[in-house]
Amino acid sequence: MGTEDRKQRERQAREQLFIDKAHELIRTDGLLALQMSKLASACEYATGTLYQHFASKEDLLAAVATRTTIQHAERFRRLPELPLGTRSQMLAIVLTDLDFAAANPDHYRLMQYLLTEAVWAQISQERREALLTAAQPISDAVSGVVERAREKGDLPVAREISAEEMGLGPWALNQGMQSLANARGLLEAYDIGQPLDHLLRHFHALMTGWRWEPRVDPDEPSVVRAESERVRAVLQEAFQ
Amino acid sequence: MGTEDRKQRERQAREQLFIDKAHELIRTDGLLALQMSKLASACEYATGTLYQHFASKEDLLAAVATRTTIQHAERFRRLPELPLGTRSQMLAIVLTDLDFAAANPDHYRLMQYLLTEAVWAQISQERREALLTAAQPISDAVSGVVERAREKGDLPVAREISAEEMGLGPWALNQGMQSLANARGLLEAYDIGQPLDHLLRHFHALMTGWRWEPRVDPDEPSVVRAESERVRAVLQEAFQ
DNA sequence: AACAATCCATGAATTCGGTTCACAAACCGT
DNA sequence: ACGGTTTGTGAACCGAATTCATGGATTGTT
Repeated sequence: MGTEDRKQRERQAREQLFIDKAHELIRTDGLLALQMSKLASACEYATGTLYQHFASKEDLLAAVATRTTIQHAERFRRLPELPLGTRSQMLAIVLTDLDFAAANPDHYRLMQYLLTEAVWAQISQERREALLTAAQPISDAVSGVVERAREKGDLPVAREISAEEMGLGPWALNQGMQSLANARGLLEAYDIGQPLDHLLRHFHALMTGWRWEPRVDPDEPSVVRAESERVRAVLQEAFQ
Repeated sequence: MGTEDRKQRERQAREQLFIDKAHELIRTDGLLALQMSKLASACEYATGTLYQHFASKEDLLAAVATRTTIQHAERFRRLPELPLGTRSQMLAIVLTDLDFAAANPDHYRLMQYLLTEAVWAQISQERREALLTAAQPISDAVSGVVERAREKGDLPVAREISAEEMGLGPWALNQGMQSLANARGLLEAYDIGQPLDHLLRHFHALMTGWRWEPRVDPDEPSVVRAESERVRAVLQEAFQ
C-alpha cells in the first residue's frame, strides 16, 4: 500500500524534525531550558503531537542522544582498516571520543543526565534499548581492538578477563574524566587544568600497565603528544 | 547573648533534622520520590520552613551530599599513619571509596545527579563551595600519598604533572567505573559482570604503568585479590 | 505587667511545565 | 457525497516546587 508507506515516511520525517530541533534548542539554550511546548511550537506542531512520538520528555532526550550516538559510532566502523598498530588503534578510539566530546559538549552531559537512575527509569524500554544498541559499535570497536591485539601478541592474555572487560578500563577512565571535566568548578577547585591532556597520559599508563606493546612512556609529555599527533594525522588522512 | 546562641543551635539542629530525614527518605524511597512537602510533614514542620534553610530542592540535596561527604572524608584523615607502603595506601583509598559506595549506593547517584550541569546551576554558590570543601580531604589524601611516594622514591617524578594531576587518574577511573556500574542495564548489555572487581585490576595496571613500586601485576587476579585482602585487613584493624 | 515591634512558622495559593484528552479536522474506502 | 476512522490540536489538567499574606510567638521597652 503506497499511501501507507508515504505516511510512514512523513511520520519518520516529523520525528526527525523534532529530534533535530530539540538538539538545536539544547545546543543554543541548554538542556535546562528545553520545554516541550516551546519545542512543539518551534516545529509548528501542537504539544500533543510530540507525545505521539515520545512517551515523555526523557524519552525525547534519549532519542536525541541516540541520534548523536549513531553518528558518533559511525566513526568507529572503519577503524580496523587504519594503518596503525593495535595500541595506537586503541588510542585512536580515545582520541576520536575526545574530539567528539569537544565538538559536542552537550552530548556527554546529556548522557550523564540520562544514565542517572532517576532519569533512566523514565525512559521507555524501547528507547533505552535503542540507545544501548546505538552505542554497541563503539563497544565492539574496543573489544575488537583488544582481540586483535591479543591475537597478534601485542597484549598478553591476562587470566579471567574478557576482551570487553579489558576495554572497560579505558572506557571508565574516559567516562570518568569527562564527568569530572564537565562538573564546572570541580577540578578548578583542586588546581587541575587541562584534564583531557592528562587523560591521555593516564591512558598510556594504563595500557603500559597491561603490557600492551609497543609501549609509550606516560612520563614524557612530549612522547605522549607526538604519538597523539601521529595517530591524529592518520585519522585525518583516513576520514577525509 | 545566650538566647541568640540557643536559637542558633536550635536552627542548626532543625537543619540537621531536615538533612537526616531527607537522607533517610532517599534511602528508603529513592531520589525520585523525595518531595519537599512530604519531607516537611515527615519532620512535623510546614513546607515553607524548609525554604528558610534551603534555597531549593537541589540545595537541600547538595546539603545531604555534603553531609555524607564529610563523613566519608573523615575516613581519609588517618590514612598516612597506616602501616602500608605508598602504593598500598593508594589502593586503600580506592578500597575505602569502593566500600563506601557499596554501603551508600545512593551517594554516588546523588553526586552524579548534582554534578550534572543543569542541576549544579540550581545550587547556591555557598552550598556548592561547601560540597567542594567537604571533598577536599579526599583530594588531599590522594595528593598526599602521591607526594610521599615521590619523596620515598616509590614513584618516579614524571615531568609536567603535579601530585593532584597524578591523582586524577585513579580518581577518574574510579568515578567512571561507578557511573558505568550505576547505569542499570548498561554493562549487562555488553556482558560485563563484576565491574568493581575489574576496577581494581585496571587500577593496578594504571599504577604499574606509572612505575609505582612495589608493583602488583594486574594479570593475575589472585595476586590482585590477595593484595586487596591484605590492605582491607589493615584498614579493618586500624578503624576498629 | 502591658504594650509595641519584630521575627518567623505556617500552609494555602501561586506558578510552572509536563502530560492528557475531548474535540475537530483530515483522510479513507465505498 | 458520505459514514467511519485515524490523527492533530491546544486548552485543561495535574503534580510538585516555590512563594507569601497571615497570625502567633518572642523580644525589648516603659
